[in-house]
Amino acid sequence: MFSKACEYGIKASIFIALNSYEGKRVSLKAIAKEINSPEAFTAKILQDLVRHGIINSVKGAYGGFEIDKHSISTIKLSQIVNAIDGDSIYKGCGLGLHRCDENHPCPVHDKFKSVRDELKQMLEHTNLEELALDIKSGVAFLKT
Amino acid sequence: MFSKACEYGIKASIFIALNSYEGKRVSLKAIAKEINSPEAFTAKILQDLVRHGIINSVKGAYGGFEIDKHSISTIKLSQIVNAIDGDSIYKGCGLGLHRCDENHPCPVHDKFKSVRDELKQMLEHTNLEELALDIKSGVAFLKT
DNA sequence: TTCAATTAGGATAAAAATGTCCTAATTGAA
DNA sequence: TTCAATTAGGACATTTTTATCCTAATTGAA
Repeated sequence: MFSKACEYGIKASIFIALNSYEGKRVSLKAIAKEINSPEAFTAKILQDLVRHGIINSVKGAYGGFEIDKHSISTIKLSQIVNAIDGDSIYKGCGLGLHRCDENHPCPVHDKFKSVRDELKQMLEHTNLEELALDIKSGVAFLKT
Repeated sequence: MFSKACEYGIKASIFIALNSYEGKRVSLKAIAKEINSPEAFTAKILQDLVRHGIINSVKGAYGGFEIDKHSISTIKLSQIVNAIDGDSIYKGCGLGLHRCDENHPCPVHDKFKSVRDELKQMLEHTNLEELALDIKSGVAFLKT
């Protein structure tokens, strides 16, 4: 469904949010370890998220990644997915047609519409806060 | 959502079904042209579908691909997707966790469940016949 | 029987995604 | 001031996906 990069990006964001609530900055190393991802590759993805203004980075000793405590509940999954994978998951045709709309639909256009719309709604209504809280309370996990 | 190979596979199957209804066999060349796909790559995908028993092939002059007229309505999109992309779209964790279930869920497990279930239902309940009929009646298209 | 049309399939190439390595730049603390 | 810790980012390597090329095998018709 999502690219590996996007999966890592989502998990990393959740972990950063979790720590930012406690005023803790986290290093790339700690993130990669926690979400079980390759460090250097994860670094690229984090850079991307920083550029998109979704997370913040602080260079140098005692540096790391963080998210403004007050914006954690306003960051939606859709923003992360968009930053990394783009919007093709919403907008793209299920069969890859260049043009695919109500007036010129691919054979599965209507059938896909509801699936894609539900996915879109879900991503646009799920924020980092709720995901982080599930990790904190131990009802959800970031690895294994 | 799906791989390019899968998109081609679905479109090719629809076109073959459409012709099989009229007792016509279609060549690789005609298929690739109709669905706007690279010929040699499409050939590999068709071979795959033949091996999975979803379509039939006839070698030699006047050969081509066809689908038994009576099975067109029984072939589900899920069979084609499974043959080409496997079942990860159903079974895989949205965040790529090795283990992800009710007792050890990833942070988006529940939220994804409904999306994935709807997709699964859709694929398992959509058959080639209805898709082919939409092309025949001109309400849906295989390219552009 | 010969031949052109056609699928099968191995080998290879190109492109995209994923992953690694190395150096530069920055920063806070000792 | 120096140094270790850290992010930034360019270059490269590997793997996977997508695409191409070539030859073999099959088949029906002339």
